[in-house]
Amino acid sequence: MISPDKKEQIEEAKNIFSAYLEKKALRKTNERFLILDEIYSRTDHFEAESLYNDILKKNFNISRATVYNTLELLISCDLIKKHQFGKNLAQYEKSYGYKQHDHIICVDCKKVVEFCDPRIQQIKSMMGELLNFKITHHSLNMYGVCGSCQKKREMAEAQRKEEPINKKKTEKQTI
Amino acid sequence: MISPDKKEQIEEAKNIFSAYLEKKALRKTNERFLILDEIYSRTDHFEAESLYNDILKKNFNISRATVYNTLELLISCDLIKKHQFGKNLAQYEKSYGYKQHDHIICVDCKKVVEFCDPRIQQIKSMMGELLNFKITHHSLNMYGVCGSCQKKREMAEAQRKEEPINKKKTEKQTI
DNA sequence: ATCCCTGCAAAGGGTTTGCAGACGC
DNA sequence: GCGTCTGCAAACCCTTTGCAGGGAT
Repeated sequence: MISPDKKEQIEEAKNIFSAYLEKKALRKTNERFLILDEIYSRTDHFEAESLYNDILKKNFNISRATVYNTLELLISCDLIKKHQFGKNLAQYEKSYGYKQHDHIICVDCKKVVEFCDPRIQQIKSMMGELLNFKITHHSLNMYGVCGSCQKKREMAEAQRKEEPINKKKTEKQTI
Repeated sequence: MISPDKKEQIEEAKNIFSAYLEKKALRKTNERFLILDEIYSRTDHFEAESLYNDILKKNFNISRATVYNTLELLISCDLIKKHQFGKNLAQYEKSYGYKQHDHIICVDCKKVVEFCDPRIQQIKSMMGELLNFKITHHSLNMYGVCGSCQKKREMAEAQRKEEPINKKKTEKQTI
Protein backbone atom coordinates (compact mmCIF):
# COMPACT_ATOMS: atom_id res chain seq x y z
CA MET A 1 0.00 0.00 0.00
CA ILE A 2 3.04 2.28 0.02
CA SER A 3 3.68 4.42 -3.00
CA PRO A 4 7.14 4.45 -4.57
CA ASP A 5 7.66 8.21 -4.38
CA LYS A 6 5.74 9.91 -1.63
CA LYS A 7 6.99 13.37 -2.53
CA GLU A 8 5.40 13.30 -5.95
CA GLN A 9 2.20 12.00 -4.46
CA ILE A 10 2.03 14.93 -2.04
CA GLU A 11 2.57 17.37 -4.87
CA GLU A 12 -0.17 15.76 -6.90
CA ALA A 13 -2.55 15.86 -3.94
CA LYS A 14 -1.81 19.55 -3.47
CA ASN A 15 -2.56 20.21 -7.11
CA ILE A 16 -5.89 18.46 -6.82
CA PHE A 17 -6.74 20.39 -3.66
CA SER A 18 -5.69 23.65 -5.24
CA ALA A 19 -7.84 23.04 -8.30
CA TYR A 20 -10.75 22.11 -6.08
CA LEU A 21 -10.49 25.27 -4.00
CA GLU A 22 -10.30 27.37 -7.13
CA LYS A 23 -13.34 25.72 -8.65
CA LYS A 24 -15.35 26.31 -5.49
CA ALA A 25 -14.05 29.87 -5.07
CA LEU A 26 -12.53 28.99 -1.70
CA ARG A 27 -9.31 30.46 -0.37
CA LYS A 28 -5.93 28.80 -0.59
CA THR A 29 -4.71 29.37 2.94
CA ASN A 30 -1.45 28.13 4.40
CA GLU A 31 -3.31 26.19 7.07
CA ARG A 32 -5.21 24.14 4.51
CA PHE A 33 -2.09 23.08 2.67
CA LEU A 34 -0.21 22.50 5.89
CA ILE A 35 -2.86 20.04 7.00
CA LEU A 36 -2.91 18.27 3.65
CA ASP A 37 0.87 17.99 3.80
CA GLU A 38 0.81 16.50 7.28
CA ILE A 39 -1.84 13.96 6.27
CA TYR A 40 -0.01 12.80 3.18
CA SER A 41 3.27 12.51 5.09
CA ARG A 42 1.62 10.06 7.42
CA THR A 43 0.90 6.41 6.93
CA ASP A 44 -2.22 4.53 7.89
CA HIS A 45 -5.29 5.74 9.68
CA PHE A 46 -5.38 8.69 12.03
CA GLU A 47 -7.74 10.68 14.21
CA ALA A 48 -8.46 14.39 14.10
CA GLU A 49 -6.89 14.88 17.53
CA SER A 50 -3.57 13.19 16.74
CA LEU A 51 -3.34 15.12 13.49
CA TYR A 52 -3.92 18.33 15.44
CA ASN A 53 -1.33 17.41 18.06
CA ASP A 54 1.33 16.46 15.55
CA ILE A 55 0.93 19.77 13.78
CA LEU A 56 1.26 21.60 17.11
CA LYS A 57 4.44 19.65 17.86
CA LYS A 58 5.96 21.06 14.72
CA ASN A 59 5.39 24.53 16.17
CA PHE A 60 2.69 25.57 13.76
CA ASN A 61 -0.10 27.52 15.33
CA ILE A 62 -3.35 26.01 14.28
CA SER A 63 -6.76 25.38 15.81
CA ARG A 64 -8.95 22.34 16.07
CA ALA A 65 -11.70 24.18 14.24
CA THR A 66 -9.47 24.58 11.21
CA VAL A 67 -8.45 20.94 11.32
CA TYR A 68 -12.07 19.80 11.27
CA ASN A 69 -12.98 22.33 8.62
CA THR A 70 -10.15 21.24 6.36
CA LEU A 71 -10.84 17.54 6.87
CA GLU A 72 -14.34 18.20 5.61
CA LEU A 73 -12.99 19.90 2.49
CA LEU A 74 -10.56 17.06 1.83
CA ILE A 75 -13.37 14.56 2.06
CA SER A 76 -15.38 16.59 -0.45
CA CYS A 77 -12.63 16.43 -3.03
CA ASP A 78 -11.89 12.78 -2.35
CA LEU A 79 -8.39 13.27 -1.02
CA ILE A 80 -9.21 11.51 2.23
CA LYS A 81 -11.80 9.06 3.50
CA LYS A 82 -13.56 9.07 6.85
CA HIS A 83 -14.27 5.89 8.81
CA GLN A 84 -16.07 4.93 11.98
CA PHE A 85 -14.76 1.66 13.32
CA GLY A 86 -17.48 1.01 15.85
CA LYS A 87 -16.70 3.71 18.38
CA ASN A 88 -17.81 7.32 18.41
CA LEU A 89 -14.51 8.43 17.04
CA ALA A 90 -13.87 9.25 13.41
CA GLN A 91 -10.76 7.91 11.75
CA TYR A 92 -9.38 9.19 8.48
CA GLU A 93 -7.00 7.99 5.81
CA LYS A 94 -5.58 9.53 2.66
CA SER A 95 -7.12 8.14 -0.47
CA TYR A 96 -5.37 9.64 -3.48
CA GLY A 97 -3.17 7.02 -5.11
CA TYR A 98 -4.62 4.19 -3.06
CA LYS A 99 -7.03 1.72 -4.50
CA GLN A 100 -10.45 1.05 -3.06
CA HIS A 101 -10.29 -1.31 -0.11
CA ASP A 102 -12.17 -2.40 2.99
CA HIS A 103 -11.12 -3.12 6.57
CA ILE A 104 -10.78 -5.91 9.08
CA ILE A 105 -10.48 -4.72 12.67
CA CYS A 106 -9.18 -6.79 15.59
CA VAL A 107 -11.62 -6.39 18.47
CA ASP A 108 -8.84 -7.04 21.00
CA CYS A 109 -5.87 -4.96 19.85
CA LYS A 110 -7.80 -2.66 17.45
CA LYS A 111 -5.34 -3.34 14.64
CA VAL A 112 -6.74 -2.47 11.21
CA VAL A 113 -5.93 -4.56 8.14
CA GLU A 114 -6.99 -3.68 4.62
CA PHE A 115 -8.32 -6.03 1.98
CA CYS A 116 -9.86 -5.91 -1.47
CA ASP A 117 -12.54 -8.09 -2.96
CA PRO A 118 -14.13 -7.48 -6.36
CA ARG A 119 -17.41 -9.00 -5.22
CA ILE A 120 -18.19 -5.85 -3.26
CA GLN A 121 -18.41 -3.91 -6.49
CA GLN A 122 -20.78 -6.48 -7.89
CA ILE A 123 -23.01 -6.34 -4.84
CA LYS A 124 -22.96 -2.56 -5.00
CA SER A 125 -24.14 -2.29 -8.57
CA MET A 126 -26.61 -5.13 -8.26
CA MET A 127 -28.24 -3.77 -5.10
CA GLY A 128 -28.26 -0.23 -6.44
CA GLU A 129 -30.19 -1.39 -9.47
CA LEU A 130 -32.48 -3.70 -7.52
CA LEU A 131 -33.47 -1.11 -4.91
CA ASN A 132 -33.25 1.90 -7.22
CA PHE A 133 -30.50 3.66 -5.28
CA LYS A 134 -27.69 5.69 -6.84
CA ILE A 135 -24.93 4.27 -4.68
CA THR A 136 -22.13 6.75 -4.07
CA HIS A 137 -19.97 4.90 -1.58
CA HIS A 138 -19.95 2.12 0.96
CA SER A 139 -18.27 0.97 4.13
CA LEU A 140 -17.52 -2.66 4.85
CA ASN A 141 -15.86 -3.56 8.13
CA MET A 142 -15.23 -7.04 9.41
CA TYR A 143 -14.57 -7.51 13.12
CA GLY A 144 -12.76 -10.42 14.69
CA VAL A 145 -9.69 -11.61 16.54
CA CYS A 146 -6.35 -11.41 14.77
CA GLY A 147 -3.80 -14.21 14.82
CA SER A 148 -1.66 -12.95 17.67
CA CYS A 149 -4.66 -12.05 19.83
CA GLN A 150 -6.09 -15.53 19.25
CA LYS A 151 -2.90 -16.93 20.78
CA LYS A 152 -3.11 -14.54 23.70
CA ARG A 153 -6.67 -15.64 24.34
CA GLU A 154 -5.67 -19.30 24.26
CA MET A 155 -2.86 -18.69 26.73
CA ALA A 156 -5.15 -16.80 29.07
CA GLU A 157 -7.67 -19.61 28.85
CA ALA A 158 -5.03 -22.24 29.62
CA GLN A 159 -3.88 -20.26 32.65
CA ARG A 160 -7.43 -19.92 33.88
CA LYS A 161 -7.78 -23.70 33.87
CA GLU A 162 -4.48 -24.19 35.69
CA GLU A 163 -5.48 -21.99 38.60
CA PRO A 164 -9.17 -22.44 39.29
CA ILE A 165 -8.97 -20.15 42.31
CA ASN A 166 -11.75 -17.67 42.89
CA LYS A 167 -13.88 -19.54 40.41
CA LYS A 168 -16.97 -17.40 40.55
CA LYS A 169 -15.13 -14.16 39.94
CA THR A 170 -13.28 -15.53 36.92
CA GLU A 171 -16.52 -16.67 35.38
CA LYS A 172 -17.97 -13.22 35.60
CA GLN A 173 -15.03 -11.67 33.88
CA THR A 174 -15.73 -13.59 30.68
CA ILE A 175 -18.76 -11.45 29.90
CA MET B 1 -39.22 -8.59 8.01
CA ILE B 2 -42.24 -8.80 10.28
CA SER B 3 -42.76 -11.99 12.19
CA PRO B 4 -46.18 -13.69 12.16
CA ASP B 5 -46.67 -13.65 15.92
CA LYS B 6 -44.81 -10.94 17.72
CA LYS B 7 -45.97 -12.02 21.16
CA GLU B 8 -44.30 -15.38 20.90
CA GLN B 9 -41.16 -13.77 19.65
CA ILE B 10 -41.02 -11.47 22.66
CA GLU B 11 -41.46 -14.43 24.99
CA GLU B 12 -38.70 -16.32 23.27
CA ALA B 13 -36.40 -13.30 23.49
CA LYS B 14 -37.13 -13.01 27.20
CA ASN B 15 -36.26 -16.66 27.71
CA ILE B 16 -32.97 -16.21 25.95
CA PHE B 17 -32.16 -13.13 28.00
CA SER B 18 -33.17 -14.87 31.20
CA ALA B 19 -30.94 -17.84 30.45
CA TYR B 20 -28.10 -15.53 29.58
CA LEU B 21 -28.38 -13.59 32.83
CA GLU B 22 -28.48 -16.81 34.79
CA LYS B 23 -25.42 -18.16 33.05
CA LYS B 24 -23.47 -15.00 33.77
CA ALA B 25 -24.79 -14.78 37.35
CA LEU B 26 -26.38 -11.40 36.64
CA ARG B 27 -29.61 -10.22 38.17
CA LYS B 28 -33.00 -10.44 36.52
CA THR B 29 -34.28 -6.98 37.26
CA ASN B 30 -37.60 -5.56 36.14
CA GLU B 31 -35.82 -2.77 34.31
CA ARG B 32 -33.88 -5.17 32.12
CA PHE B 33 -36.97 -7.04 31.01
CA LEU B 34 -38.91 -3.85 30.59
CA ILE B 35 -36.31 -2.55 28.16
CA LEU B 36 -36.20 -5.82 26.24
CA ASP B 37 -39.97 -5.75 25.98
CA GLU B 38 -40.00 -2.21 24.66
CA ILE B 39 -37.35 -3.03 22.06
CA TYR B 40 -39.11 -6.13 20.77
CA SER B 41 -42.43 -4.28 20.60
CA ARG B 42 -40.85 -1.79 18.22
CA THR B 43 -40.14 -2.11 14.56
CA ASP B 44 -37.07 -0.98 12.71
CA HIS B 45 -34.03 0.83 13.97
CA PHE B 46 -33.98 3.03 17.03
CA GLU B 47 -31.65 5.18 19.10
CA ALA B 48 -30.90 4.93 22.79
CA GLU B 49 -32.54 8.29 23.44
CA SER B 50 -35.86 7.50 21.75
CA LEU B 51 -36.00 4.16 23.53
CA TYR B 52 -35.45 5.97 26.81
CA ASN B 53 -38.11 8.57 26.02
CA ASP B 54 -40.71 6.04 24.99
CA ILE B 55 -40.25 4.13 28.23
CA LEU B 56 -40.64 7.35 30.21
CA LYS B 57 -43.84 8.12 28.31
CA LYS B 58 -45.29 4.88 29.59
CA ASN B 59 -44.73 6.18 33.11
CA PHE B 60 -41.97 3.80 34.03
CA ASN B 61 -39.20 5.33 36.02
CA ILE B 62 -35.94 4.44 34.44
CA SER B 63 -32.59 6.09 33.86
CA ARG B 64 -30.42 6.53 30.83
CA ALA B 65 -27.62 4.69 32.59
CA THR B 66 -29.77 1.59 32.85
CA VAL B 67 -30.81 1.84 29.23
CA TYR B 68 -27.20 1.93 28.08
CA ASN B 69 -26.21 -0.81 30.46
CA THR B 70 -29.01 -3.07 29.28
CA LEU B 71 -28.35 -2.37 25.61
CA GLU B 72 -24.81 -3.59 26.20
CA LEU B 73 -26.08 -6.82 27.75
CA LEU B 74 -28.51 -7.41 24.91
CA ILE B 75 -25.72 -6.99 22.39
CA SER B 76 -23.64 -9.55 24.31
CA CYS B 77 -26.33 -12.18 24.06
CA ASP B 78 -27.12 -11.36 20.44
CA LEU B 79 -30.64 -10.13 21.00
CA ILE B 80 -29.90 -6.78 19.39
CA LYS B 81 -27.36 -5.34 17.00
CA LYS B 82 -25.67 -1.97 17.15
CA HIS B 83 -25.00 0.15 14.07
CA GLN B 84 -23.28 3.41 13.26
CA PHE B 85 -24.62 4.87 10.06
CA GLY B 86 -21.94 7.48 9.56
CA LYS B 87 -22.79 9.90 12.34
CA ASN B 88 -21.69 9.82 15.97
CA LEU B 89 -24.95 8.28 16.97
CA ALA B 90 -25.52 4.60 17.62
CA GLN B 91 -28.60 2.93 16.21
CA TYR B 92 -29.89 -0.43 17.35
CA GLU B 93 -32.23 -3.10 16.05
CA LYS B 94 -33.54 -6.35 17.48
CA SER B 95 -31.94 -9.39 15.92
CA TYR B 96 -33.63 -12.49 17.30
CA GLY B 97 -35.83 -14.05 14.63
CA TYR B 98 -34.45 -11.85 11.88
CA LYS B 99 -32.03 -13.11 9.35
CA GLN B 100 -28.64 -11.57 8.77
CA HIS B 101 -28.84 -8.52 6.54
CA ASP B 102 -27.01 -5.34 5.59
CA HIS B 103 -28.11 -1.77 4.98
CA ILE B 104 -28.46 0.85 2.29
CA ILE B 105 -28.84 4.39 3.60
CA CYS B 106 -30.16 7.36 1.62
CA VAL B 107 -27.78 10.27 2.14
CA ASP B 108 -30.62 12.76 1.56
CA CYS B 109 -33.59 11.48 3.56
CA LYS B 110 -31.64 9.03 5.79
CA LYS B 111 -34.03 6.21 4.98
CA VAL B 112 -32.56 2.78 5.76
CA VAL B 113 -33.30 -0.22 3.54
CA GLU B 114 -32.20 -3.76 4.31
CA PHE B 115 -30.81 -6.28 1.87
CA CYS B 116 -29.20 -9.71 1.88
CA ASP B 117 -26.46 -11.06 -0.30
CA PRO B 118 -24.83 -14.45 0.20
CA ARG B 119 -21.55 -13.20 -1.24
CA ILE B 120 -20.85 -11.34 2.01
CA GLN B 121 -20.61 -14.64 3.83
CA GLN B 122 -18.18 -15.91 1.23
CA ILE B 123 -16.00 -12.85 1.53
CA LYS B 124 -16.12 -13.13 5.30
CA SER B 125 -14.89 -16.71 5.47
CA MET B 126 -12.36 -16.25 2.69
CA MET B 127 -10.81 -13.12 4.19
CA GLY B 128 -10.83 -14.61 7.66
CA GLU B 129 -8.83 -17.54 6.43
CA LEU B 130 -6.53 -15.47 4.26
CA LEU B 131 -5.62 -12.95 6.95
CA ASN B 132 -5.88 -15.37 9.87
CA PHE B 133 -8.69 -13.54 11.66
CA LYS B 134 -11.49 -15.22 13.57
CA ILE B 135 -14.27 -13.03 12.19
CA THR B 136 -17.11 -12.56 14.64
CA HIS B 137 -19.28 -10.05 12.83
CA HIS B 138 -19.29 -7.41 10.14
CA SER B 139 -20.98 -4.23 9.08
CA LEU B 140 -21.70 -3.36 5.47
CA ASN B 141 -23.40 -0.09 4.66
CA MET B 142 -24.01 1.31 1.22
CA TYR B 143 -24.72 5.02 0.88
CA GLY B 144 -26.52 6.68 -1.99
CA VAL B 145 -29.60 8.50 -3.15
CA CYS B 146 -32.92 6.67 -3.07
CA GLY B 147 -35.44 6.77 -5.91
CA SER B 148 -37.65 9.55 -4.58
CA CYS B 149 -34.70 11.71 -3.56
CA GLN B 150 -33.22 11.28 -7.03
CA LYS B 151 -36.41 12.79 -8.41
CA LYS B 152 -36.28 15.63 -5.91
CA ARG B 153 -32.72 16.37 -6.95
CA GLU B 154 -33.67 16.41 -10.61
CA MET B 155 -36.52 18.81 -9.96
CA ALA B 156 -34.30 21.12 -7.95
CA GLU B 157 -31.73 21.03 -10.74
CA ALA B 158 -34.35 21.86 -13.37
CA GLN B 159 -35.56 24.81 -11.30
CA ARG B 160 -31.99 26.05 -10.86
CA LYS B 161 -31.58 26.21 -14.63
CA GLU B 162 -34.87 28.03 -15.11
CA GLU B 163 -33.89 30.86 -12.79
CA PRO B 164 -30.19 31.55 -13.17
CA ILE B 165 -30.39 34.48 -10.77
CA ASN B 166 -27.60 35.06 -8.29
CA LYS B 167 -25.39 32.66 -10.19
CA LYS B 168 -22.32 32.81 -8.03
CA LYS B 169 -24.18 32.06 -4.82
CA THR B 170 -25.88 29.03 -6.30
CA GLU B 171 -22.54 27.66 -7.42
CA LYS B 172 -21.15 27.82 -3.93
CA GLN B 173 -24.06 25.97 -2.47
CA THR B 174 -23.25 22.87 -4.50
CA ILE B 175 -20.22 22.07 -2.33
C1' DA C 1 -11.58 46.89 0.67
C1' DT C 2 -14.20 42.83 1.02
C1' DC C 3 -15.63 39.00 3.50
C1' DC C 4 -13.93 34.32 4.00
C1' DC C 5 -11.10 31.89 7.15
C1' DT C 6 -8.76 31.55 11.41
C1' DG C 7 -7.96 30.88 16.53
C1' DC C 8 -10.07 30.70 20.76
C1' DA C 9 -13.14 29.06 23.97
C1' DA C 10 -17.48 27.71 25.04
C1' DA C 11 -21.40 24.96 23.85
C1' DG C 12 -23.35 20.79 22.16
C1' DG C 13 -24.89 15.96 21.98
C1' DG C 14 -24.32 11.23 22.85
C1' DT C 15 -22.35 8.20 26.15
C1' DT C 16 -20.00 6.94 30.49
C1' DT C 17 -19.01 7.24 35.33
C1' DG C 18 -19.30 7.87 40.54
C1' DC C 19 -22.00 7.54 44.22
C1' DA C 20 -25.62 6.48 47.59
C1' DG C 21 -29.60 4.01 48.08
C1' DA C 22 -32.58 -0.06 46.51
C1' DC C 23 -33.46 -4.73 45.72
C1' DG C 24 -32.56 -9.49 43.61
C1' DC C 25 -30.48 -13.42 45.27
C1' DG D 1 -27.69 -9.44 54.58
C1' DC D 2 -24.51 -9.21 50.75
C1' DG D 3 -23.22 -7.28 46.70
C1' DT D 4 -25.03 -5.94 42.28
C1' DC D 5 -28.15 -2.60 39.90
C1' DT D 6 -30.45 1.46 39.81
C1' DG D 7 -31.35 6.59 39.35
C1' DC D 8 -29.35 10.84 39.34
C1' DA D 9 -26.30 14.16 37.85
C1' DA D 10 -21.98 15.39 36.70
C1' DA D 11 -18.16 14.27 33.87
C1' DC D 12 -16.39 12.94 29.49
C1' DC D 13 -15.12 12.98 24.78
C1' DC D 14 -15.29 14.30 20.21
C1' DT D 15 -17.11 17.71 17.37
C1' DT D 16 -19.43 22.03 16.21
C1' DT D 17 -20.40 26.85 16.81
C1' DG D 18 -20.06 32.01 17.73
C1' DC D 19 -17.33 35.72 17.59
C1' DA D 20 -13.81 39.11 16.66
C1' DG D 21 -9.65 39.80 14.32
C1' DG D 22 -6.60 38.70 10.23
C1' DG D 23 -5.34 37.50 5.65
C1' DA D 24 -6.42 35.94 0.64
C1' DT D 25 -8.35 37.77 -3.44
